[in-house]
Amino acid sequence: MNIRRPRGTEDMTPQNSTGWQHLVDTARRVAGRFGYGEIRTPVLEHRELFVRTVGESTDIVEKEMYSFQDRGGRDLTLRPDATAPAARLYLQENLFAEAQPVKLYYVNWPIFRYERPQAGRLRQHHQFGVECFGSPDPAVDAEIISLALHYLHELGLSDLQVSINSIGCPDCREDYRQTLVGHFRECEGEMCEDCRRRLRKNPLRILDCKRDECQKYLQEAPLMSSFLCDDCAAHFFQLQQYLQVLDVGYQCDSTLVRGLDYYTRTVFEITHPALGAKDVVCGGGRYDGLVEILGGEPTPGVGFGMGLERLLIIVESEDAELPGADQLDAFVVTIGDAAHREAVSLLKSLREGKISCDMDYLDRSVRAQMRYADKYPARFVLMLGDDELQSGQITVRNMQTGQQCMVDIDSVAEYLAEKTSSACG
RNA sequence: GUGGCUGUAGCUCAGGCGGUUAGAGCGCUAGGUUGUGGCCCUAGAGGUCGGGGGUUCGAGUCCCCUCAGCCACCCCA
Repeated sequence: MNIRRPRGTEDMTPQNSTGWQHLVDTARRVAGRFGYGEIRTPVLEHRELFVRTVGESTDIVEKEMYSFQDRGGRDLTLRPDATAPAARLYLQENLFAEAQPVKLYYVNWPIFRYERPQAGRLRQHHQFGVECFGSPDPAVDAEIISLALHYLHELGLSDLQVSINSIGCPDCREDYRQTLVGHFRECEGEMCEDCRRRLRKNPLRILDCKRDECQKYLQEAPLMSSFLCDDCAAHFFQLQQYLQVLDVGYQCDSTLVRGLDYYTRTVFEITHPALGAKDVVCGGGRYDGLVEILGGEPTPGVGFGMGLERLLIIVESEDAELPGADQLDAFVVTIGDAAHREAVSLLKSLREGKISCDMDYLDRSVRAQMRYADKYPARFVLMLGDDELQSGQITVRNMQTGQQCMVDIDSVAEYLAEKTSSACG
């Protein structure tokens, strides 16, 4: 085995695909219940899309993008973020001309970031997310957080922590940023290396530094909440009222800062203890300037992204119920060449009757075929040999009870259709 | 990008201080019943000991490099 999958990527096999399908199906159902419609965009986008929206100086753009030139000399990038492509779609597909607001969701979107893999962090991961364009109403922010929780609860999860914060609009955030830089500049020499770098690059990030040497300066640091302009403060206040109406338990975290440039006002995260250091399963917020950055009219927006691989870690840690492997309705065991030929046509009619079925293709003994059927697992085994070919009646064995009976070959599809539908309830 | 730990069969792992043809359990295949699964019994297949280089009479074992996995930092879902 020479060629292996690239670092930080995962394969999916039939053994774990049913769990994944459950996550995806549930996401579609819940998003639909909230009035969101599904979108899809290419995995490839122009590099410029992310440079302009996510931000030139962010880690994502600076060192985590899979970018290359195609044969026509275009600078393309494997999407490292889903919100920017969604905004691009909103503009390009003229969704601004439809009835507003426009509520969109996506599931199973591959996202690429060139990072060092660790627990819950991959170079290719997959996201479920929603985006609502066109309304500044804090009730939408609340709805989106509530949607995420509905989804997580529907998967049977608990032990989730919702954290929210407001990072203000560009105006009040800039005031705050300058004050913060002024505050930390005095003690810059005492702070850790990372924070000295953050001071130049993204001062708000200093607030969630965990190093002891920085803690005392953090205590004295001014808080964003006292810098919010009247409109932003009112928006944040109303968001919290709506969350209470929706029975969403949350905590305000003034150190919560999202790393992407397009965020305004509301930012939030949902975390779970099973995830280790990378404990965020869902992150999102408001991006009122995003569409305008891409050349559209000023358009408010809110959304979140949820990491499906991380979600699966949580689901497994909580032993939440996942559907088991799909059963096969019928396995046809054949004895002899004539039966083998007859089985091929029997499968055809069973499948036309919506019965899932299979047969032996390795010329195996009856015993080996039975073992194979058992492992599938198959609900029924149909025994087809010389006796059955002569009588026109096939032996039907219920693999759970071990009971057998004879059924006319011509009517076995209907017989199984009835048996298997009642078995599933 | 930085640091720590780990790579032996498909999977989980044994292999004293370097010493002959590298083992177990599970899984897989076949048989035990020439037409009947699960449990049990028997047998078999499957390994360039992650890869490359070095030390040595001799390397799965020691050294270096590299790749990969896990974990943490940075940062993010």
